[in-house]
Amino acid sequence: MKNNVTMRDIADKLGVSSVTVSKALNDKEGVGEELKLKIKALAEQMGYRYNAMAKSMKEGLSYNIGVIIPERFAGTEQSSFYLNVYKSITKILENKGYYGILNILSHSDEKQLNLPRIYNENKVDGFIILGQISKAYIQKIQEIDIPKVFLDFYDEHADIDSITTDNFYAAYELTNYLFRNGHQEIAYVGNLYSTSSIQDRFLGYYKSLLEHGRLLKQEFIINDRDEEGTYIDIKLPETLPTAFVCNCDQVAHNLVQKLNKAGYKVPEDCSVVGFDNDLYATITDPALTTVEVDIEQMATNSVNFILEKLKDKNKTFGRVLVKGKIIYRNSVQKL
Amino acid sequence: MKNNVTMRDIADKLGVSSVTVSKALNDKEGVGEELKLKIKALAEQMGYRYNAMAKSMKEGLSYNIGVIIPERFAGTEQSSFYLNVYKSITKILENKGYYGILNILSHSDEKQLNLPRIYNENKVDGFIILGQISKAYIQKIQEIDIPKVFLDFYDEHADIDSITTDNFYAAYELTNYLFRNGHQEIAYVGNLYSTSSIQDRFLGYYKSLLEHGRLLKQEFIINDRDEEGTYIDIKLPETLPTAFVCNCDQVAHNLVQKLNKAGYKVPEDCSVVGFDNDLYATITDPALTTVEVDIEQMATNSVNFILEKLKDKNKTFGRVLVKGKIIYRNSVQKL
DNA sequence: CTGAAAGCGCTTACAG
DNA sequence: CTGAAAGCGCTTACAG
Repeated sequence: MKNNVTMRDIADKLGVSSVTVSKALNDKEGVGEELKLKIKALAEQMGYRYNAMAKSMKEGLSYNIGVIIPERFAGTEQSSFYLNVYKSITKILENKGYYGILNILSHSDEKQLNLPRIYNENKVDGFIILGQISKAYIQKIQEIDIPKVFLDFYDEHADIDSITTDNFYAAYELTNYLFRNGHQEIAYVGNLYSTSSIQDRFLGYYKSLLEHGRLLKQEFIINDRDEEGTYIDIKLPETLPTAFVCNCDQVAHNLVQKLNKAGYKVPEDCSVVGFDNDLYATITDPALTTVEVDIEQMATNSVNFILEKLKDKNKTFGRVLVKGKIIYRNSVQKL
Repeated sequence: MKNNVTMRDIADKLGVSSVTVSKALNDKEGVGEELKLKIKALAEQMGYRYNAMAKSMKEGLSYNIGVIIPERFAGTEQSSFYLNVYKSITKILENKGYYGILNILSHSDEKQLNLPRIYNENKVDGFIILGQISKAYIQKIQEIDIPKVFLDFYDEHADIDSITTDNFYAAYELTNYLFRNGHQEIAYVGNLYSTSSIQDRFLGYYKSLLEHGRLLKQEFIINDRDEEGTYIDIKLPETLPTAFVCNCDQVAHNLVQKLNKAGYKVPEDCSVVGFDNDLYATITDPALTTVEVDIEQMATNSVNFILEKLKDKNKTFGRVLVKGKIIYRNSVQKL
């Protein structure tokens, strides 16, 4: 790109030094007001574009943040949630003069503990890891020396800063709501060993059970996916509960279809609640009572945290919870 | 980042020059095999990470490609399609040593013709513009001097390279399929002035009508969205056609709901076909016969084109069409 | 207020 | 095979 106009070109035309041009264009002290205006005008006229790379080079800062999403969460249909979060992150970063580079972490790279190339090439100043990664990979990530934040999951053994929805409390409140509506036999749908979110939602559900003096029945913990996270056929328990707490809307949607096929109507025969308030919540018939995740707040926090950590390496935030919001719709029947 | 290890650090430890280290690490000619191995081993041991910025600085190439998505297409729910395309682009770019930086073009920046900051800061070597932008913005984009490719839309007045699904032909084939199934009264749902895709799909539908000796009825062209692209309430024509060709699955989904509410069953009373084969195609009851867009192929083309143009400024590709694939499901009744 | 010098970490082109 | 020099386009710190 030899044909690009640089500060020096402007300087030469005006018979000043490039230092002065730099100061003028950056509105820094040490340039006469008149000269500054002249420089800016000429820059405009010459079609000057700032070269962020040169600054980066000097500072050793790329002004890029890497956003890592494990492949399985950026898959086909389900992808929208994390990609949407990424989109929010990008917008917020841009307002702060940073850019988000998306990195899909492939299954094989995750297994072989290969760090992303954006790290190996010094392309980013920090990482936002969006979506649960393997224990081993968490450890690998922890060893690297640039700021990082976990988003939408955490690891109890790692003291990386994390931002998650308050899954525990939201599921607790949602289950309480079912009790308030007269339900006593309540099942949970989700693989307890899949992600911290699903586990915490389960524990919130369980806390509500405990507080209402109900016993936890094994047959009321219903698996929904295999170890890879692929959805499996949901098995209805022999005796139907009066309500199901599902770990996410998509699974709730599948459950409703399953129930319909088995001849049960929702919510007349059986209530169902979900989590996420995504597309599946509204396309399900009836529309699902669910928990809305505050994507904007989560994205904002993750960006703020990473930028703070960039400024101060020792800054930590710990495990930060973002409140969810229950959305009441028509999938719950008052008994 | 003073604590980063550089090629010079490695060179000093080994008593060689940084030029030699550079050659060794890049597997270039001009280093003894033995020395090369020694250098590589030491680099590994010292935790050396390549600084891509320095190379970029030297070459004037960022190895970043900007992917611009207009805000209205990256909105809330509908977002998944373009974000998914972006995801594919990112993955393909990464395999070629490039990175994709997402840029959501806001309404106001589009109106005020503000070029993205990634352009003004020389952060990217080229642009993939994903989703129709205003005429004025197209012109603005055309004036800039770096390679760009339009993805999923084109402009008849601009000679920028573009990649789109073969909307015209796919809609033509889809409508032919309806005729083959005995339909004669076929309506089209979509705003003809909204995007080139919707318009071309309409024209494909019309071509099929012409070939089957049918007249185009104005009341069978049904609007689905306003100028901003927001969906409006669909008005059913006074006399119902036997089939509807919808410009996208989401609108087809809305239409089916509308028909159901009006007491019509699909496909018994009326057939409906969509376009895109997205989530809405399968959640609609009955599942929609539709056209699958080849995201992977479109993403691959856009990346290949932009990289070719990076190598050779004068290379052009013109308007490239990617074949769609009709997916047959249960929303069409044989008459 | 203005600018000469040095440096960020590489690579290219050339000389030995 | 090996390396000294110059340069990519800025900015910082210092001197005038």
